[in-house]
Amino acid sequence: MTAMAQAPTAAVGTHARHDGDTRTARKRRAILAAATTLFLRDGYQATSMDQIAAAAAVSKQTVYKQFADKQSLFREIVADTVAEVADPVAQQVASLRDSGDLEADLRDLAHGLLAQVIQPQVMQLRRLVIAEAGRFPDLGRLFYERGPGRTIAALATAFQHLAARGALQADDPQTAAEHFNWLVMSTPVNQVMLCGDTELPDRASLSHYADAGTRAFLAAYGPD
Amino acid sequence: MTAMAQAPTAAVGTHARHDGDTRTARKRRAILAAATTLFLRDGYQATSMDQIAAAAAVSKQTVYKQFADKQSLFREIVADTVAEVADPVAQQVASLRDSGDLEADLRDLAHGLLAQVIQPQVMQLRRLVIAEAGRFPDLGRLFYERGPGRTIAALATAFQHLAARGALQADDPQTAAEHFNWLVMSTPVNQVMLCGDTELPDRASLSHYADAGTRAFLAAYGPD
Amino acid sequence: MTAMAQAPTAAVGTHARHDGDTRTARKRRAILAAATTLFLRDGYQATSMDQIAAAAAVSKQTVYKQFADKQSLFREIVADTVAEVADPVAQQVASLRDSGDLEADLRDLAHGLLAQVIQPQVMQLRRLVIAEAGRFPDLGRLFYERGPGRTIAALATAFQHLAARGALQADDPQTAAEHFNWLVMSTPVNQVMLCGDTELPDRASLSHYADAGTRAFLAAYGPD
Amino acid sequence: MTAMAQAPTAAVGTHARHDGDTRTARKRRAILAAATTLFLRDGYQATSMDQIAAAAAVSKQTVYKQFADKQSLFREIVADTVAEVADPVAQQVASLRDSGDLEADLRDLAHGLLAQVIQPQVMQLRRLVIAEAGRFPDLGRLFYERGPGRTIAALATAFQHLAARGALQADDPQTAAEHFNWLVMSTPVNQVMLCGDTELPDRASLSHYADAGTRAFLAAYGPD
DNA sequence: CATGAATGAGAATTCATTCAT
DNA sequence: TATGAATGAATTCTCATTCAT
Repeated sequence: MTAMAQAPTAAVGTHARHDGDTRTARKRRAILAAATTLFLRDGYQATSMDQIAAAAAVSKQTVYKQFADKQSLFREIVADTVAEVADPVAQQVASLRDSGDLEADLRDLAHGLLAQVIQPQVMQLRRLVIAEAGRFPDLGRLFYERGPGRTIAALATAFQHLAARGALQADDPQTAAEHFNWLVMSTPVNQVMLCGDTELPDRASLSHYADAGTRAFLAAYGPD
Repeated sequence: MTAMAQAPTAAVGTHARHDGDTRTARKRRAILAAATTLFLRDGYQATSMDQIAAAAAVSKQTVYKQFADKQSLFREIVADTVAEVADPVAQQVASLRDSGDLEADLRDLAHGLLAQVIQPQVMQLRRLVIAEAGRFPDLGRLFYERGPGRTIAALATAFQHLAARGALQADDPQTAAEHFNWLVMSTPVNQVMLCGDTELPDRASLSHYADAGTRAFLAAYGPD
Repeated sequence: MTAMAQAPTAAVGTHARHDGDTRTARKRRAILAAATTLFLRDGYQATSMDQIAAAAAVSKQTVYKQFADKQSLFREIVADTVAEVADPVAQQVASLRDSGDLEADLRDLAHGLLAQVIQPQVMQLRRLVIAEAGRFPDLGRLFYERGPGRTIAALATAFQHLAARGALQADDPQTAAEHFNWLVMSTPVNQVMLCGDTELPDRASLSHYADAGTRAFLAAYGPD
Repeated sequence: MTAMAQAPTAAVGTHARHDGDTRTARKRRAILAAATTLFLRDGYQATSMDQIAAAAAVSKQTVYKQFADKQSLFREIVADTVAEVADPVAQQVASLRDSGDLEADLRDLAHGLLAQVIQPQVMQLRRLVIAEAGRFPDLGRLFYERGPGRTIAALATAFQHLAARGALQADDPQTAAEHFNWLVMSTPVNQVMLCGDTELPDRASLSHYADAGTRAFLAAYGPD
């Protein structure tokens, strides 16, 4: 799933471990994949270890050999998925370049961020983490730090540079970053969170939210 | 518990109902109160009918006499609680008056709204609804419509009037309302949702979010 | 089981709780009886809650309503059984009277004690407690204190009186009591403990052990 | 673990067995050692074949190659351990020599016997055998015969010789032997059996039990 | 021959719901 | 009408034993 580099194991003599892809490792990945799907779809409590084993085409024993218990499996899955979905978002922000047309740049960034965050996978993860924040408080924090927290921090850095250059008026880049982020995201994200995946906002709506958010942001924080 | 004293209700000829406050109605309210507390605290799945009956000091059969099943009880509770917490918020917006100092008025409104929304009860309800949005999609929609939806609609109406008077520049009052709402709320609400009730934002933070949100809103939507 | 006095509940009005013998209490006793039999026969681990519920003709729920978990049930059973079997033994020692023929008195006491201790119920309890001394150290101590410990303490008191009267030579009554107790009991008890209930010593053997133990005790601790 | 280095056994033409100490035999011993530790510590039921295999650093299949099933392994271990701990005890008795000071000789013997029997290993074995006497009656008998039974038989023989020489008054050497054995052992052994390994009697107590037991024995069975 | 996976069952415990008293 | 018991299944987790690689 995560583009895992196949390290060319030097001078493999015999019929040994095929490139580190043991049967065991394959089964482990199957379990993780199945559990990820189920946990994201049905939640922690509504997903049983039996279901996971069945979906992974693996015996329950194998699941318990690989993961001490349901909580461990859940933690690993959430941590993995957070990393998987948060990294591209952070990269998106990092890729912000000053092309001369700040509005166009920010609008593109808004579109890109929103498109990534609104993905069903990300929304489901967000829902899952919120639902289990009571039982797994650390996972909530993890999600926040690696997700919105990181995005906002990266935005703040970018805005600080832009402000230094006079392209933005942002005395408080952290607040400006929060405002940009939520101006663009809040409406569609809250709709999905509360109204379920049945009514995903269409492409046009998303475009509108990104545009309107960018426009309001620049009206508030733009130069002069 | 076993031998529950039948309080001799003073001077009543027959054993009839007083002011519609039958024993039945009282028990029903006790059940609703107990279940509300438990559902909000522990979630839907982690709350058992046994716990509810015990907390309401009522037999399980009585619970099932009043509510067809766990889902019905849950629905009623969420609907009731949504109404209970959403009404004051809507009233807060409706109470927006033009005192001449628009910034002060909006800042007060922002403070008031945020104070109400950030209440633990409201946050727990929000978490609960998000967690169960898969199993009870209608409840999510209900929460959205009666909660943020209504707030934003009321804000839109108010902003339209202000715009008509030239106090605001809001061609699209709906979008302006969304932006005001989320500029003020998003950061603290998301923090609480994800980081749990352990790290509730303090009064100063809330004040800051309300102020900064209002300021950014006026910078974007204020007159000329 | 334990001769429970039926307190004549004063002035029972209606068709109420029949002498405190509720259905609930009856079921509880059925569970305790069934569990006692099974635990004593098969041990703690080899007895399942399902078996207990079935043997008590009761649902598993009822078992768990009455006893928090398997350990609680086990503890209660062991404590009850210890009391039930230890009390008569202690009384036996307390009933030692000086009839003028000390040897006959001690021999009678030895017979009586051995007869009680060698009962299958007592032996099974002893085996059970030894087997689970690792998991339930407090139960081992309980058995010792209420069982052999109490017997020996009572013997020590009796021997002290006899020594004061010159009927015995016992500078150290505690040690004398231990010696009397184990001279009589050790051989048959250890045989049963180790060789199982299949080969219970017959009446003649028991008589021999009691006689020989008494004789040796008097040879060591008798007057002149 | 996975890639276990095959130690190049120095200068061996073929890959044959050295001195009957095959890899197989070594593994077998590792299994026995690990299982002995675990069975003695945790009991039969609480010890799993997985644990045994892991502790022996061997695959489960290897365990099942060497031992038909869990019961066979248990039997072999108990039999081995009985032999191991019983032999020195029997030798101790056999080493009883008449030095002229019978009391000193018997006291030394009592000390030695008690010291061996009270060893944690022996006590744990005894507990294990008692706990499983229901499931493995033959092991109980084995323990009795090779343990206390043999000790007592050896004592009886010795006492018979002493009696023939007038050093003891023992018409019934078997009974005298039982009495000596249990006068010395019973109190500490029962304490350990019931009160667990937490409260092992200290050296002084053991010394006291050996001395007092010997004294009482000689008072009963000594000459004239 | 040895490793990991599979099997198939059984443990303790809990649950929502329904009878019977 | 309200109480405790019953039902019947589900959940997490473990076990002894056996294939397949």
